[in-house]
Amino acid sequence: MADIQSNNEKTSFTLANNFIQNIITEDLKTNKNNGRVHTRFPPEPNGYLHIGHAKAICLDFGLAAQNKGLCNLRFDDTNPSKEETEYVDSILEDIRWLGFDWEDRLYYASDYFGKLYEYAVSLIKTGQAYVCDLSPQQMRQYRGTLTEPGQDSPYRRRTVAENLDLFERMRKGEFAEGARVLRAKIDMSSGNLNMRDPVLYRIIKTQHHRTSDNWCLYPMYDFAHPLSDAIEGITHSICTLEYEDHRPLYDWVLEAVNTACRPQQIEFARLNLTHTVMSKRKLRELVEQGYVDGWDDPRMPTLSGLRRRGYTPEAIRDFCERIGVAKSNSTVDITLLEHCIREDLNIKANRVMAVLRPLKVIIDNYPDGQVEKLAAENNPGNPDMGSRILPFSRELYIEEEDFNENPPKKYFRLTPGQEVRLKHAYIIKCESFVRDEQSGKVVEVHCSYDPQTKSGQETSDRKVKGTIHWVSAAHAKKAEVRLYEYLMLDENAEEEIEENLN
RNA sequence: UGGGGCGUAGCCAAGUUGGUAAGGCAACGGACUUUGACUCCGUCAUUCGUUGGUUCGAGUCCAGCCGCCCCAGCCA
Repeated sequence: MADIQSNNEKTSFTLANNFIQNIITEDLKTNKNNGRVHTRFPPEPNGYLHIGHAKAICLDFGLAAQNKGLCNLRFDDTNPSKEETEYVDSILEDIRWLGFDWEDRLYYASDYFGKLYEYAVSLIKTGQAYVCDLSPQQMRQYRGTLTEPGQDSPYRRRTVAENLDLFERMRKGEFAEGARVLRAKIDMSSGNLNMRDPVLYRIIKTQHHRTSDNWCLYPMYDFAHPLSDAIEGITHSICTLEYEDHRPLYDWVLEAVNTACRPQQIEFARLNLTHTVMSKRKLRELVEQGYVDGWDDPRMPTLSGLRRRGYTPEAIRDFCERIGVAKSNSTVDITLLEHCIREDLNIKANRVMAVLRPLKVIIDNYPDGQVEKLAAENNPGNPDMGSRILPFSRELYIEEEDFNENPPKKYFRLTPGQEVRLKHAYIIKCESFVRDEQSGKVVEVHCSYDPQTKSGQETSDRKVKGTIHWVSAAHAKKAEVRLYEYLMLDENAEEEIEENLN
């Protein structure tokens, strides 16, 4: 249903019915927001995007697209001590690769620092925010606990004039990092800790990757996010479950500043996958401590890692469509992801033959020195993908495990005295084999072939019990083959990542 | 009696106003097969955390209980 235009390429993406779409459908019906649907994907540039972000991206962009709306890309860059341009570059690349297009709507929360500062000033003027001198430790004590209410800060009753003066001087850099903060004046006894006079602004004297040293005062997520949404005219602000407790604060900020636009925050459950880890913290740990090659190590669940491993954007989008969207914490079986890539590659990948653990096969009745050119279809399921020519000769390599001198029941491959089909070639029969005297290992298998059974010939339709792949010994090219396993051995790898690495 | 959420099959997940449990993955049968793949067919919840209640009728409404997740960063 939804077609997302992306770099002249059509990216089809359809979200199954889910509770967020239901909300949007209802909003459209009641003409809320004048029928407008505008979402945003707000990554913090402090790490690489992973498959969990892909779920969010597909949701944010997909929901917008299938409701004829728009989706912005906005970097949530309010903490210069954690963010870097390397990350914004990789994020841009990964979203594009996934197939989504933000067109001309690329924004940064740092674009709004000026406006945000003015909003903060207006909050001070209306007595809804104050400068607090409590140290972080003191503030923790005043905050109370989960079951006990907090206490008002002694600075809570400062006058508007004093607050205005102090806040201005905070901006000018007159105070040390951590010396003072700007707090919202809400309710120190709220059961929701986020409402116990949350910090709105703090002093950080670090170069920002975009605003350099223009600021030493940075807004907190809880202040910057709702206002950035409002500034951009976002209608549906979709985020993950852990922000549920922040929603009252999100709404409070918009109300306190009295913005014209009132986006609605909607939370969904983030993606968890078996046999891997998904938290940025843990992924960063693996990268920084050298357990993996980098963010794009093929074992990583990052988009760059999946891409290196051979995943296609189509497969990842398909996966995101299939997993659904809900509010219950869940862990998706990684076999679903694997199913998606197999299904996609099955229809578009060319087949070639390669032997991983070679075992020599000599066809004794095949003329020495003769080389035949055999035609092989590139994809048996799709004739349009054409065919290639394979060289066939007297000496071949087959897979070690495709020969067994003492075959178990139901072994369909090469065994002494039995026949097997060489894929795209002839039917051969094992006449004898040679073993290494030292190791006792079979090192050479001697066969005879039936010239009447050349693949594609009319006389080739004899049934044999199995078909195996092969390469011509003289023509085979050496290749590096990479086999990947899961990142983690255990299905659930929450803790003790190191011991659990595959 | 801190606040906020969630509980439908091994894993995800539909289930608008109560009307008699979609779909996918996995698994298991079987057919087909020039790769034991792919494809195709079939099986897989008398039951929706639990106990009561309302009702002709409850996964859907009400009440109680149980279990799990999130929150005490000047992170996002």
